[in-house]
Amino acid sequence: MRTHELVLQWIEKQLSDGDLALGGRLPGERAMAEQLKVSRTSVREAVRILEAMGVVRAGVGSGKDAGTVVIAEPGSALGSTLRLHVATRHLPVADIVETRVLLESWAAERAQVGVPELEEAAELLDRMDVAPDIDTFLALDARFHVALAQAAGNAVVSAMMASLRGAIENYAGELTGNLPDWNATSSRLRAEHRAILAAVNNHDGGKAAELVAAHIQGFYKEAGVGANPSPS
Amino acid sequence: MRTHELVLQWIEKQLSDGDLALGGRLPGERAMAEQLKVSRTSVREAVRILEAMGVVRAGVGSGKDAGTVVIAEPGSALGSTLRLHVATRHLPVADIVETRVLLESWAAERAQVGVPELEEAAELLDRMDVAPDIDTFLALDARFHVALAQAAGNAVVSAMMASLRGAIENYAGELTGNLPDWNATSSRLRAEHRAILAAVNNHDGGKAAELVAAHIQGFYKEAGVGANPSPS
DNA sequence: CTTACCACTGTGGTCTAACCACACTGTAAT
DNA sequence: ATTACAGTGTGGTTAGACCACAGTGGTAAG
Repeated sequence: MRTHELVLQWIEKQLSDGDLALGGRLPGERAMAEQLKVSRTSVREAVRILEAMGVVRAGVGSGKDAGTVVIAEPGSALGSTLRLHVATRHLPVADIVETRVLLESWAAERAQVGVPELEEAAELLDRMDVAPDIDTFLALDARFHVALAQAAGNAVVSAMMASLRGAIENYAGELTGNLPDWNATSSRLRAEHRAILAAVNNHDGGKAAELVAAHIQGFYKEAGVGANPSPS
Repeated sequence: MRTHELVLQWIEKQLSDGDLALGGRLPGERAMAEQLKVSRTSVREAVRILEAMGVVRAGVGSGKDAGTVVIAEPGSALGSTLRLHVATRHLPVADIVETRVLLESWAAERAQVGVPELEEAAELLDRMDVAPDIDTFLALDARFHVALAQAAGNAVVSAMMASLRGAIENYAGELTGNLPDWNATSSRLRAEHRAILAAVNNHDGGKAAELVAAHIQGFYKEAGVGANPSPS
């Protein structure tokens, strides 16, 4: 077993045993190295992996943002991993979109009415109406979909759904600017969002799921993703 | 931007541009360091991250297993990430199981009849009938479920499904040994497997999906996962 | 007493240079 | 022809140094 894996194992055990909790700080790299009788290099390699997994965040200096802190951001980590695999041509973009439709439909159907996430989703829709540019709009759009997914109460589904979107963010983003009429697209998307939210609040999960599926598929289809897997 | 992220970016570009394909070799660590004008340390940190993502595999010595080779194993990588987040208590085991049911039901419903994966699945069932011990049985069981998921033709769903199982493998494995009557459980599982496969081959996707959902939920329920989230 | 400055401390980030184990390759001795 | 072995290039690991950064606390100037 390689040295950095030993360090990983040790840290994972600390987490499993509860000796290290969310928001907690890992010992300094030099301290860990001495404690585990390994070099600082090996400790750092382990920390890098955990960072890539979204399990810790490393910060220099001193104060609250300093040191290596335990966080919980599986979404961005999974997204990076998927993005790399898309780059290797092993994961087709069409499969990413299809899976996103699957997860998000499921979440929409099971969204709990009255949870804070839905209120946040409604607020995000209002802000999207006055978004000054496309990037702002897309950022709010991402948060809306995540909030909707979170309303279903399954953290794994939420994380995966967010990661799927993130994995093809740039890919789809490039094509968004080439849409024939962004204002028209924006209006349609916003109307669809409100219809989805209305269906959820009306306890019509089935309809919400259908609308979400159509919404996502329509967007990617219009952007040309999936239909043209080799844009270069 | 940190140095190792620069290296990551460079490698990702090589992949995106097709200059580096699946099965291809990265330049040696020393060569990359010189080419990118960074230290070997930074190169190694980047390689570690890619390795954790299941994008590359590093091997010492010389010959076919040597060097850093581009692979495509998102399943194990995602599984490790999820396992760590389960350790931080951020991802409940119940959510993992629920998501697995979701993905696997979907896959069972859309499994293509006649693809090689289904033949492999059938063969795995025969081997499970004569499995000498629990570990062998569970290993074959895992491969059966993966093969079934692959028959649906969505690489992302297959990878995620495999990773979900892997994330709680040890967790569930500990409890498996404590089952009251393993022979009875084994017989039941094998019968359910054959019923699922029969439904798929009979073009009854709906029934296959139902059977898969019941199969998975039944197993974890019997093993005590989800009902007792704090086994320690 | 208040304020501004500044050395101090501990954090992660980076680099260099060396050595190791490993697995194959070519060559030389048998 | 076979065997033994030095050579080569790979990743794995280590030690030690220096950097930028951000708070802390003491100290000198006002």
